[in-house]
Amino acid sequence: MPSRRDAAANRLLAALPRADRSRLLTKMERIRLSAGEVLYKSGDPFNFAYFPEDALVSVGIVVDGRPALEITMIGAEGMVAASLAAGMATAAFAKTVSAPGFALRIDAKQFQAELDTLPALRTAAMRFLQSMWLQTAQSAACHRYHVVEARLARWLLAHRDRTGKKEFRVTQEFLSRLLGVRRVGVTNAATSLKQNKLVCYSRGNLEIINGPGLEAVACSCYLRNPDGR
Amino acid sequence: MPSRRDAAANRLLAALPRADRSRLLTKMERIRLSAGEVLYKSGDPFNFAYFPEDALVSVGIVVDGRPALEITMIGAEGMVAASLAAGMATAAFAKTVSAPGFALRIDAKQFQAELDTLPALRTAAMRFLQSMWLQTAQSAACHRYHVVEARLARWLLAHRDRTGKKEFRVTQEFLSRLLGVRRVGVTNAATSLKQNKLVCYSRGNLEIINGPGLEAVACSCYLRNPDGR
DNA sequence: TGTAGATTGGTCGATAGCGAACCAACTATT
DNA sequence: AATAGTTGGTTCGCTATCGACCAATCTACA
Repeated sequence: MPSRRDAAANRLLAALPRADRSRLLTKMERIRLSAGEVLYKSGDPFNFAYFPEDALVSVGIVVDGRPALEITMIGAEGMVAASLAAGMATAAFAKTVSAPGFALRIDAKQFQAELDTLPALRTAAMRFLQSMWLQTAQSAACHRYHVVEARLARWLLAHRDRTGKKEFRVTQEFLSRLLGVRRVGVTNAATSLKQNKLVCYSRGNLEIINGPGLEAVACSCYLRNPDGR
Repeated sequence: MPSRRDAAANRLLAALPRADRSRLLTKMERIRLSAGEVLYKSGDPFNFAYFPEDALVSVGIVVDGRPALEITMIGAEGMVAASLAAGMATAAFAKTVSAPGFALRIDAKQFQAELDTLPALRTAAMRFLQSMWLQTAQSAACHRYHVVEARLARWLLAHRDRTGKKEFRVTQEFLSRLLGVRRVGVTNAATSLKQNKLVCYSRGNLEIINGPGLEAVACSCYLRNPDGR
């Protein structure tokens, strides 16, 4: 059972009326999400809704059998399986853990029942759904217009903002899949960032050493991205 | 006042319980939307919700001052300003009429009031919001992976499916903005389609003369696109 | 009828990214 | 200490698209 102190680690839950939150928490359990863990593949039925605390989940779309292209992230500001509020029974996208950490989860059926009883929860879920749409649209434009280096910088900053850590583990291979480019493309972009002393990078250990500098390299999408900051 | 016969031209409205639909129709007016008309710019407050009958609306995102990049379309299967159901007061995206025709519209404040009274309407709006998210994600992947010719073919087919007409007016300039490429890029793609006898194209008048052939050229996104067919 | 504007068509070099390799360096395990 | 697997770096030629031009053609209206 989650302790009272941690009840607000997830900001979507924290914004609910206290009574609603308490009620929900009694039906939730805290679990650890490990990096790379797949919560849902496209088409999977929703069995749980997840509310990340310090974990970060990547939402990706699979096209033409390619690896999942990231369209948005879900951190402590949101929830996984918000589409339940729009009547979806199955996951449309792949949900993969990109930063390990804790999350609260609740059975999907119970969550649906609560949606009917708690208007504030329904509103919050719908707002977050809308927010993911906005971010996905931004991603669409980003994929269309911006070069790999700028997109990589944006991703690193977004990841930092949502996890609160400027140091994390990611391989170039992993990044290349999220960004939808070759691994070599990430290598080149990362090398450039490294040479400009914006990041420190070695064998999966990455550290942002010049945040403002990285922001200057990142595309405008970073600043427009509404959540996680 | 819309006649009874036309009450079901918009499929989102048609799927509502008869009583709800009748109630809504008394508060709506039918208007003609002309090609190129801008219903909303990004940031505009929602003053009306629109339910296209045979008109088609393009939803686009503006980034870096470029022309709006299309992220999804709204035809008779949906509505403009569905985000009102998620508590948004202003338009996040640009909404431009891409095929002229009729639509029903209702004052935004009245619509919001009805959302509270009619659960079926709220559900329908939320489902459609979800649907636009899916389509936007598909667009993101499409913009990332697919070449101009395939994307153009996809757009033409989607336009045909939603308007029910295989002949329409669009300039290359207009298409280039929606697709986020140079006009010359559209010229080349269109010339290729023309040479392969898939379309007939001359100074803004376009006709699809080989639908199946066009589908073969279009990217997989066409078949995955859930609405409008 | 003529002219201005809209629309389409084509050229140029430059660049970002692709796909397929291959090798080097590091890490973990036994 | 040997070895296998992971990760990062480099190279090759090739293609799609870019950006900035200018030219040709059609159309609508003065």
